[in-house]
Amino acid sequence: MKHNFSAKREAIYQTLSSTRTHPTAEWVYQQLKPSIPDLSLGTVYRNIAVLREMGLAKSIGIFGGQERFDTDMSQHSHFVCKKCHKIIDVPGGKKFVDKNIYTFIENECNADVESHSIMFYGICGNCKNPR
Amino acid sequence: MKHNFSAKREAIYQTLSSTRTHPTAEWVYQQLKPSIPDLSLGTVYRNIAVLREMGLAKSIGIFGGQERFDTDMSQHSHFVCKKCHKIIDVPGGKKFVDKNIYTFIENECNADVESHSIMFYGICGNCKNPR
DNA sequence: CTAAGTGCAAAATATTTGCACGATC
DNA sequence: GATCGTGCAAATATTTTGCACTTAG
Repeated sequence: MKHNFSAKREAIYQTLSSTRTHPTAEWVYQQLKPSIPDLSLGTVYRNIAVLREMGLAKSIGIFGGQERFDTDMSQHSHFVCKKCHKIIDVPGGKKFVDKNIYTFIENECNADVESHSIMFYGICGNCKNPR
Repeated sequence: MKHNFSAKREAIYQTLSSTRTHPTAEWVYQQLKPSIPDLSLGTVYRNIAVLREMGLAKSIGIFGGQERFDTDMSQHSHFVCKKCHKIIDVPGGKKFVDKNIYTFIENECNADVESHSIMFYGICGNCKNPR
């Protein structure tokens, strides 16, 4: 798709959306550094912030001290491994939470509810059976 | 309840569980500092870590750069204000996610699923109507 | 005596930001 | 030439940790 982004923003978006591992800013930087030697980590952070403002990326949360991002903006949930912090997509999620609950919370808390996320926690296959 | 904790650990646990604001370590420290002048922030962090290991507290996540804790270990969800990062308890949550989904994810991902959390995001009443 | 708890300050870490420069339109 | 994008490095901010000392048992 066409974005009319700067070359670096385009590369950052492409790298971010090229994987389902929900990368960190550092990971994106490491991926691109070889092919874009004058890339700086600050630029990666700044562009991810821009992508989020544009609705092209979102933060999944901070795990193991590093923020994880996702460009898959469709409705889905995540499983996070407590040991290695691997994040796996979980299909669905929409069916789990009825939007009526938004109204319930809005009435209870006098707040505007805009979104929700469901996180599952546990131990991933690799960490269960280390080799 | 009786814990046989050190005086400081006891105070930290009491302070943490005295509120439903899901405090930060810094907040707990500020609360206790006047009455326990020789308390140090490191001790607060270390004791919250111990409480978590003991299953008496848990982390809700990092919002606005600071980790938020909760001693209410019962099944419930949270609403987080995107602006001020106020966190409000949302009753229920159990009914939203069928435990069968754990099995589904375990089969799909070859992982052990131990828990889940549901977060709601939006703007709280105060931030909606600033005065 | 031993182990647990702690103050203090330094360290570690991730992220943000100020500034100057270069590119784009 | 005004705005946007960027490298670089310094600054921020939170959390962790090493060390020495104290306390409880």
